[in-house]
Amino acid sequence: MFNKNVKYFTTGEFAKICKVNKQTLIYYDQIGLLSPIMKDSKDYRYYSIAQYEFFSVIELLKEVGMSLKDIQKYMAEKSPENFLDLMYQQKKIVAKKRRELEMIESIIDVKIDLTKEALHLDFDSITIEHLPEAMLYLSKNIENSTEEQFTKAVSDFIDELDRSQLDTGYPIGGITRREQVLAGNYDNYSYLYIEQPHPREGHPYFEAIEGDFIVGYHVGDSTTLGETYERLFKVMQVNGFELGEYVYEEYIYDAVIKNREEDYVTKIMIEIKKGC
Amino acid sequence: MFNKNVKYFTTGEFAKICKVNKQTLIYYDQIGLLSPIMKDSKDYRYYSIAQYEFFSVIELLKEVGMSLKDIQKYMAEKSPENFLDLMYQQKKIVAKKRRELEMIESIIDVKIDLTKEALHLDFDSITIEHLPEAMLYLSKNIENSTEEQFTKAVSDFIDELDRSQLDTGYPIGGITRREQVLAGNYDNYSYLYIEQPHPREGHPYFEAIEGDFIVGYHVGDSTTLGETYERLFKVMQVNGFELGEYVYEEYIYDAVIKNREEDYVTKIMIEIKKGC
DNA sequence: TTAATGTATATAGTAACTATATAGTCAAGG
DNA sequence: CCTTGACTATATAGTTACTATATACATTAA
Repeated sequence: MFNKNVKYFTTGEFAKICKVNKQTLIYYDQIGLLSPIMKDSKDYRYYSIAQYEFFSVIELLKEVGMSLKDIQKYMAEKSPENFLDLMYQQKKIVAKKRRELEMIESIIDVKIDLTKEALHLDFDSITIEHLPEAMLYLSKNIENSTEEQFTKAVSDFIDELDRSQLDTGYPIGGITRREQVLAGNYDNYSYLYIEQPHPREGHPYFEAIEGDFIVGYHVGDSTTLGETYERLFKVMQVNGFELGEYVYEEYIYDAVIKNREEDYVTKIMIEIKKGC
Repeated sequence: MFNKNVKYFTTGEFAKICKVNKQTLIYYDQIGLLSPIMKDSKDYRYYSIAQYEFFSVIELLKEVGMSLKDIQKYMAEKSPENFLDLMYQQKKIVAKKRRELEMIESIIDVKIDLTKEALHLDFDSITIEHLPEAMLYLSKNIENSTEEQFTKAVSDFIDELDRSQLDTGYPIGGITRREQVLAGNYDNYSYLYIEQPHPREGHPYFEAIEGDFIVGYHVGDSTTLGETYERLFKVMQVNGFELGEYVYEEYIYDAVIKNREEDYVTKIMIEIKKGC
């Protein structure tokens, strides 16, 4: 279109159409990405409306994440075939980005739900609850692991969350085995876990939990966790419950939400069975 | 979780977990965004696994497009309420970004279709076709407009495409009125247009076209357009057709796909009616 | 004719890394 | 005990894609 040949846009006008800073167009001219169709004797730049189509493709490729250099590389080797190839590539990349954004959207939804829930919690309460079935993605067993093994296991666990898109926005928790809890080793976890509301086929390590729990909250940093455990044990005794197989711990408020470690809140869920 | 207090990660280890450059963590420390939980006497940095949760929120906010400065601002005023507010804001932003990506995906699809189609075209052919109904979004009338008016109209047209998300990936075309064509003023367009495969309610300027057309292609820059028009007129004469109300012109190959102006291809669609 | 607005170039600054140079630290092998 | 290789640190410069600023010249409107 647009052989309204004489009708050119000055840099300012064209910048307005393109919705960019005038300097950006000058920059694009300098690097040779998009030069005006002509310059007059005073070096004033004049752009044709046909160049807008060009500009908008640059914008498109930029939004997909291509660098100006790469865009320039394509522009040097223009052909219908190359353009088609480029579009097929970009289609894949955009689809991936869109899926990533969808993931982020659902993570945000989870964070909103968790935070709203937390705001209504009474951290002094100790309750006995039947927790419904929940799917957990577990790390490798890390009980009694060395510092090195622990580091490796954590690293692998988080790698796998990334690789298989298992980061749901739920907090990463720790599972301690009955024996370690009884021995007061509250920090000798057997597994790390993250809740999977929609577990996917073909992934190992999923484990459903469901059962009766005594649920309490520990306010403060981890050095004083023991005190809260003692309180919980007392309630268990009074009610005639015995310690079940595992204890689950997860942060309700951590460094993301609170500045001071004293304000961190840990949720403790102790599996119980009726004493005989 | 993670009061495996003694188990710290070195900068390198933590960088691996976070999947970033070691220097990035040092940078974050320098700007005070994310500092290691401790430094030893040799200034070696040590990160706790709890800091990963913190890091992953930074990543999330970054991916949504927040600047490190803004993230830092939030981190200075942490609270459940502020976090909730932040998440509600980000939710909106992410949804908008996702919709933008969806737009880009459909634009790419259109570009792929158009390019594939173009590859199969014979640019020497002149055909008589019945074009099915198509919705066009039109610019203001620009016939006989001054340079200034033309500039303004184009600018407004493109603004509206942006604002109302009417950029479908189809080329911007020009419509010339019968009288101007007869007078040889092929570049005195009456309207600009862009095809809207899925026109939306509540937008003015939509106009459906449908009818019989003589379709040909002009290879070369716009200065020689006249020659192609002559060829088309000859075919019309031979077949006893008369010029209809409007002629539609759009680029098949332009600066986006071809380097040299001689290789540009313009599709010309001349509305016809049976001569009486 | 003067002021406001536009154009140009040149240069420096910005964000968020990233790379490089130099130096100190640490653990394993000979 | 010494060396080697892999790590750590800081400091500084480079990168990308702008963005802002300073200065000078041009055009237009009152």
